[in-house]
Amino acid sequence: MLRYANIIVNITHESVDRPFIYKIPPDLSETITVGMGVTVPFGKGNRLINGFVIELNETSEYPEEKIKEIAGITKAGVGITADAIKLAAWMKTRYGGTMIAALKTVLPAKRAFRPKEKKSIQRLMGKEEITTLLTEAVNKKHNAKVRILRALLEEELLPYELVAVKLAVSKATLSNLEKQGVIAVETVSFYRNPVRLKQTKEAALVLRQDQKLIVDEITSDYQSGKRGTYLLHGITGSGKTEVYIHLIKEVIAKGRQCILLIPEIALTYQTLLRFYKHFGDRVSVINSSLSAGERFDQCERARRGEIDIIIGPRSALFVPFPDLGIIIIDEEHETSYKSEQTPRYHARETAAQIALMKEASLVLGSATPSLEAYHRAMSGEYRLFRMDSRPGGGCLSQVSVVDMRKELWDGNRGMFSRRLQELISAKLAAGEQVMLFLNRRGYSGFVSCRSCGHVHQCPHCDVSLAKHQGGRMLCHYCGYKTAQLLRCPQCDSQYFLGFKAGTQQVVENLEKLWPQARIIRMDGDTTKKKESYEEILSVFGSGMADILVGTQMIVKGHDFPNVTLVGILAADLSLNINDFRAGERTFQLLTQAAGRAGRGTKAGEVVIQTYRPEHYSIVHAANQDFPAFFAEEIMYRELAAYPPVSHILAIWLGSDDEEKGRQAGRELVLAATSLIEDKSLGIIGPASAAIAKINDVYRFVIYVKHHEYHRLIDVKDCLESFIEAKKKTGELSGVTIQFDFNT
DNA sequence: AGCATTATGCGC
DNA sequence: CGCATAATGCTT
Repeated sequence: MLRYANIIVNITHESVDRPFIYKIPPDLSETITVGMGVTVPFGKGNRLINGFVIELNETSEYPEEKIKEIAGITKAGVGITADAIKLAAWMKTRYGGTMIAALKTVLPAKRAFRPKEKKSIQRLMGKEEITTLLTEAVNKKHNAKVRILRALLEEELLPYELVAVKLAVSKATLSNLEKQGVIAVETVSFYRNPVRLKQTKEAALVLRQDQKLIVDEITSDYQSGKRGTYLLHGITGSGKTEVYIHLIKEVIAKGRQCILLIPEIALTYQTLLRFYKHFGDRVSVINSSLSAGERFDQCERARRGEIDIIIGPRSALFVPFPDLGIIIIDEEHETSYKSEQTPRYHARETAAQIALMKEASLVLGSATPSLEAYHRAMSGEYRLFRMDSRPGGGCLSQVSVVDMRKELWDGNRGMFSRRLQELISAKLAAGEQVMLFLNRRGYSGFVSCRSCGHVHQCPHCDVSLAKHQGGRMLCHYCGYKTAQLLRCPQCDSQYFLGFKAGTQQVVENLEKLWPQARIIRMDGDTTKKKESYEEILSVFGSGMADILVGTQMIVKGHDFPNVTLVGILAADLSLNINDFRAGERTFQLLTQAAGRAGRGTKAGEVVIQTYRPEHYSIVHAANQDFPAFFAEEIMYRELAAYPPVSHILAIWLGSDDEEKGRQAGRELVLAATSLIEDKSLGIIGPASAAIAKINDVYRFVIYVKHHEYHRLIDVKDCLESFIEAKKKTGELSGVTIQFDFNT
C-alpha cells in the first residue's frame, strides 16, 4: 500500500529544493500517481501551495508525527509523465537551478482547459411528421417553432449556434421539442486546432539521388533498431525539407510520432502549408502566438494520438507523444535553441537526451552547422550527410569582397563602395531587386581604424574593448582598462573612431544617390508589431519596392526570386562582439545573407564590404566553403580551449554592493581552486560582466574551462554546496549566483 | 517564498 | 528596560 508521496514544492529557492514527504489521504490513494500536481500545507502557517508528486512510497524515514497530509489534487489538473520527471532531473544536474524550475520547463502546458464543445441539433422524426408539426405551429402562431421546423426540413443536422443566434430560438423551445422527441441536442467535445488550412494534397515527392541516399541510410539504420544522430549539411535551397518529410513518413508508418523544431521566426504560413500538404490534420503547431487553451489542446491531441507531428520552437520538445520516433531540428545552429531562463537548456542537447530515453532518432539540419554539431560529426559521433546541389537550377551567387580601407584611401568616404554603387545602378536599371544587409549585431561601441582596420583590443583576452563614458576603454572579459586613443596605434591615422551606422542612415544615403528608387527599411524599430514583419516582406516580395534595407531579420527564410544583388555593408561588425563565437556568427550571417541572392532563374551577385577582408570568416564565407571555415575556427577553439573542443562554465555573480560581489567572486575562485584539485582546470576571473551593472546590481563573472563537461558539473555541484554552507554562516548574503554552461 | 523566531539598535 | 526593525531559520 502506497501511503507516502515525495513532493517537490512550487517555490523556486535552493533551500527548499528537495522532496518533502506527505501522507496520502485514503480518498486519494486510488487516484494519485507520480507526476500529478497536488496542493499541500507547507510551513508554520500551513499555507496551501502547489507541488508535484515525484515518487510514491510504502514507508518513510521521517518521524511519522511530523508528516502532514496532502490537501488535494491541483485544480489546474496538469501533470507530468514519469519520463518527463526523469528528463527534468537530467536538466537540473546538467544545467543547474532548482528541481521545480526544471519540472516547470518540461511541463508542456501550464494548466488544463475544458475541451471546446460543439453543440448541434439533430432531427429525429421523418419529414412528413415535421410537416404536420409545422402546419400546427403556423396555426398556433408559434413563430420560433416555425423557424426551426422549417430549417429542419432542409437539413437533418443544424449547428446549435445557427439555431440559437440566427433563428433566435430560445432554450425553452428547444428543450420542449427535445422532450417531445422531435429533436436531440448533441454535444461533441473537440480540441482546438490552430491550423486553419484547406485540405490540399501535394503529389508524392520524388527525391533526387542524393536525397534518397540519405533517407535510405537513415531508415535502414532505423529498421535495424539503430538510433543515431544525423547532421544534414545542406546549402540553402538544397531540399532538406523533402528529406525531413520522407523520414517522418517512415516513422509514422511504424506507428510512432515526430517533433520538428524550427526557429520561431521561421514558422511561417509557407512552412506549415508545406507539411500540411503531406500530413493534413495529422500535423499541428505549437508556438508563442497560441492561447494557453490552444497550447493545452495541442498537447492533448498529441497525448491521445490525434496527431503525428508537432512543429514548434524549442519548447515543442516537451509535447507528450505516446511513442516518439524521431526529432528533427532544422537550422540547428540558431541561437534561439538555447533557453535564456534557468534551466538554461540547449534544445540540441536536450533533444539528444530525449531521443536516448525514448529510443528515437535525432536529425539536425543546417546550411551552416554549429561548431558543436560539426565537431561531433567529424569525430564520428554524428553521421554527416552533405547536400551540395540546388535543384531547379538556382545557381550559386557570384561573391566579391570589397576592402573598405582601399575605398577610403581612394577618397571614397561613403558607406557604399564603388563596386556596390555600380551594381545597384545596374540592377535598378534592369528592374531587379536589391537587398542591403547591415550587420548590426555586436555593435557595442568598439573602436576601429577606418584606415587600416585595426581594432582596439584587450592585450589579455583577444576581444575588442568597449568604449565607455568618459573615453575609457574596457575589456568585458578581464576588466582591463585603458584610455581611448585618438590616433590608431598601428598606422597613426586620425580616423580611429567608434563605429556607428543605422539602417536609417543607410536609407538616407540611398535616397541621395538614387532618388528614384523605392526603398523600404526593416529593423527592430519598424517591426515592433508582429504582423509588420510579414507585411514588409510581402510588400517587397510583390515588387512594390526596389531596395530592402535591414538587419539580421532579412536574412532568414523567404525567397525573393527577383533579388539579384545582396550587399553586406559592414561584414566585420559582428566580428567585434566580445564572444568567442563571433567568427562563427559572422560566417553564418554572411553565408545566409549571400544565400538570399539568385534564388530565381537569374544569377545573383553578392558584395561583401569589410575592413578586414583577410579575416578567415569573411574569406571562407565569400568562397562559400564551410569545411575550410570549420578547420580554421576549430583550431582557434582548440588553442583557446573554447567549446566544442573544451567546455566553459560561466558563474555569474550579482550584488548591490560592488565590493561584496567582487569579494564573493574571489572566494569562489579560491574555493574552486582548492576544492577541486585538478590542475587541468582553467579558471579566469572574477571580472566585471559585459554589462557591469543592471538595475543597480553589480555583476561579475568567472569562467571555468575544462575539456570534460562532467568535470565542470562536478565544479558546479561542489561550488553549490560551498555556497550553501557559506550562506548558513551568512557570509554570502546579498549575493546571487547563477551557473551557465558553454555560453 | 513566507512566516516565526531571535538578534540588534536605540530611545530612555 | 522596552519597543522597534533587521537578520536568521525552517518548512515533510
